This record gives sequence, C-alpha cells and structure tokens, in this order.
Amino acid sequence: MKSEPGEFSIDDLAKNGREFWDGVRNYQVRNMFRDEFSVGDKALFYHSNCSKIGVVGEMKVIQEATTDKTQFDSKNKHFDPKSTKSAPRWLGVTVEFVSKFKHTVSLDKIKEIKLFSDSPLVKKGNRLSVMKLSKKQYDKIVQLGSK
DNA sequence: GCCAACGTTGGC
DNA sequence: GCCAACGTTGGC
Repeated sequence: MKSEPGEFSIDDLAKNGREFWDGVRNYQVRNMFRDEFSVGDKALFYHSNCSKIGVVGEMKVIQEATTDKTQFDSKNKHFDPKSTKSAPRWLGVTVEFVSKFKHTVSLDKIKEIKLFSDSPLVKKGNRLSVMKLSKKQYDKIVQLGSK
C-alpha cells in the first residue's frame, strides 16, 4: 500500500498506532478493498514520490472496508461531489502498525528480485496505489527489510 | 520540476 | 460508444 511520506508516513502510523486508509479514488483499488481485504491480513507500507522510495514496514488489517468519509467533505482534497451518502463510491480499510523495517527495501532492490518480475510495482506506468503480493513476495521483502 | 503513462470525463 | 482533452500518479 503506497503513501507519500509527506502526506502520511510509516512514522505517522507508528505514532498513531492505527489509521483509516482514506483518499483512494481508483476503482480497481476500491474493489480490492471491498472484495479482498479481510481482518488479520498483512500489508506492506510503501513510500512513494519521495527521496527514499521503497517498502518501509509492515501493517495489519484490523477493519474491513467501510465508507471513506472524506468523499463527502467539500473542504477535503479528496472530496467527490458526485458521490452520495445513499450510494457512497469510495471505501477505505483500517490498518494497524506492526513494524518499521531496519532498512528500507528500495524500489531499485525490488526490481532486481526475480520474484517481482511480474509485479505491477515494477511495470512502467503502473498507477495502482494498492496491489496484491504473493506470500513468497511478502516474506522476501520482510526478510530484506529486517536483516 | 519534468514528463510519460494512464484513468476519467464529457462532447459528439 | 468513440476519443480528445484533461488531471493525476509517481519515478526520475
């Protein structure tokens, strides 16, 4: 799950303990939240659009998809005037901090790992802010981040 | 700050 | 339903 650290970083999550993952305005990701996220699932935190791009820690899903309230807030930058309370468009999940890696697993490093050659993460022009990982991929990143 | 790639919007 | 224009993402 990607976030720009200037907006929300792993340190912010560590401080808060938990966070509702709002602001997703992409239907593919919305559907993933709705259909594929379960309580107890693990996720990796990825810092995008910054000086040290890569995976920085682990988190855990503690609540399944619910309505993202920022879509109704006209002052919020994620406000969606076309969404209605009777049929909300956008969802978010709640995650809990698990750990911050000793070392950021950089995007460059991930590109070198064969396990990731088919991952959308390393594909040019990829714009998904949330994507699926196999258990092997997940474990590999955790191993690299911990050592 | 640049810009390629992509998703979305809206006129037709 | 097509597609040009536009806005956003995100690596560089």
